[in-house]
Amino acid sequence: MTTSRSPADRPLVVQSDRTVLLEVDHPLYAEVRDVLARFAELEKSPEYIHTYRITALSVWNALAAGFPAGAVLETIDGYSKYPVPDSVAFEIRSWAERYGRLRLAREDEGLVLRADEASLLDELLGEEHARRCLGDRVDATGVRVADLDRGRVKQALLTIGYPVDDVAGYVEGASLPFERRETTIRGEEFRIRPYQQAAADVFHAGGGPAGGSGVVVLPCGAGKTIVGIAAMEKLQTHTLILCTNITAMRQWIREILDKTTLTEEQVGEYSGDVKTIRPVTVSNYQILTYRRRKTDEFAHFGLLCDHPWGLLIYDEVHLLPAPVFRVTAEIQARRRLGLTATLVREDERESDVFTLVGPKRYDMPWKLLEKQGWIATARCVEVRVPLAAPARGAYATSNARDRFRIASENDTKNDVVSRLLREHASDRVLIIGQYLDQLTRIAQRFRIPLITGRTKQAARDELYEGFRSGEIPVLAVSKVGNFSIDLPDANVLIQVSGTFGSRQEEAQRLGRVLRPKTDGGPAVFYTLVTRESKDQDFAAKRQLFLTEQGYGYEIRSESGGEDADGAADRIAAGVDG
DNA sequence: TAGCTGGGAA
DNA sequence: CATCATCCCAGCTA
Repeated sequence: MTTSRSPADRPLVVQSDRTVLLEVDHPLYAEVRDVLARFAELEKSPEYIHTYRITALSVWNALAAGFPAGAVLETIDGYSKYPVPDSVAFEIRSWAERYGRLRLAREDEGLVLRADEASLLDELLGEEHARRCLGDRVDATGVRVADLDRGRVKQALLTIGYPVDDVAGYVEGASLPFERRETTIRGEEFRIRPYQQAAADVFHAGGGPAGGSGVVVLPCGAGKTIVGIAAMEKLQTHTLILCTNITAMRQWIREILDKTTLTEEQVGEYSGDVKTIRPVTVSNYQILTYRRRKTDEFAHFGLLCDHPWGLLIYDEVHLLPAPVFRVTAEIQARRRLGLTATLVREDERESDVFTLVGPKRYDMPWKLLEKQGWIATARCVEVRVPLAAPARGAYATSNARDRFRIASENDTKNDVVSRLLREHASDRVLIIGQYLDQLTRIAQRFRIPLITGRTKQAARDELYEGFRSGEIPVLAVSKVGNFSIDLPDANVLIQVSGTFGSRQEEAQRLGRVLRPKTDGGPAVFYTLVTRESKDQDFAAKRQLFLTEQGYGYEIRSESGGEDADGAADRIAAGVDG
């Protein structure tokens, strides 16, 4: 945690506003980056100095994942050039102390929220927002909580700065005995990876009675499904798994049947197509939030409530929609496991994941998995291009909203695509983008197949198969590429545009090339950006999560001019030399 | 009964 | 800061 370097030689500056500056060129950079990621969030990443922010939530998540406040303080102190401002150390300590001052436990009559001091409870009851969901006071330090308010209480108290240690336990679901297979149905040896087992263990135990709820954060391609299966195996109980789409649902079902002794009669799908409820049921978020009219009740709410589930698994928990939070607030007595690659949301609901699904129990730096060979080595390259001349006039006279689109769809990017395709003629290349017009232009110009949301599943399967076999070396995909987990693996990905500043989308897309390569070669992720434009501003924001994980973006500048055999392309695309 | 299309939601 | 995904369901056709 500490370093023998003299203070002036250290890489951090801790500022009194709780931001932390890290020197990128410093020899200790990688070491410090990996430890900072445990309790701070990367906010800005210009070339030489990265800015992290320590927040209450980031500290509480660190505590829940077994990284104590003392370690936070030692870390920033040990790597800091200057003494850590007293106010910062004080604030971190006081956040950490608050974690655990409130406990929610089951006492003989029901749920009781207990404060470590009567005065704290007085203070809470003075807050209108909190008092509304609290019941009668039982004594100086305890107040009753209705079972149905268990989630709301935790939300309300978190918003006034007090995370609740929920040790009220869970209802035991109906029992479901099964085992993991040593050899899968497909005949492959199935060995759970050490980090997958560790994640399931820590979710299950969770530092004592608090175990049984929380979030596991692992990169795309690291096998989160297996973590879910391992958690199920530990609990041996009826389980409901919620996914974002049908492909993911089918994948869960396949994996469960393949890797456990559970049979088809025990595993059901609950979707628009089929509605079978079985001891293990795989469903999706949208069916839960469906109602006939806006004023109606949720039509499928009963799926959650009327069955003795002992475990709920939230796949892609960062995408959990608001109504599912509301439902989740009411089922706090069931064990809950959230799975995600990026525990970041661009809205303000990170605290809802923390209170309602649970704190982060386990994560693993992407670079560490890379080092251990579980995911492929990847280079990230940001290619900056000037705006195509014909678009400059429109850009100059447009408002901020239109500028983003003009810069995103910049035709100069297509010339870069042309060069990259030639450079990677022997590779498996995916081109991914946000705008259908732009993708259509690219697909036509280079005569490559394009998959969008309107492409039927049968046609997708056919194209995926062609890509998998190598018959189709280059494939263009729209936002479908963000979600479809059946999209075959590539080793080169070219991103031509993206959602305005979505960190999680960038991470998801890099995930497309992270499956380890048979030749052990590195993958490349290109992101094409219009220089000095809205596009570039948003690109910087998009990259924060991956930068936090240690992916450095090489910056490459291209003029957009074409060489000889690109001339025809240029004419076709109407780009001025 | 299956398969397609379009509206609505978030 | 707006597009394009997703899914569900109803209604139509054959």
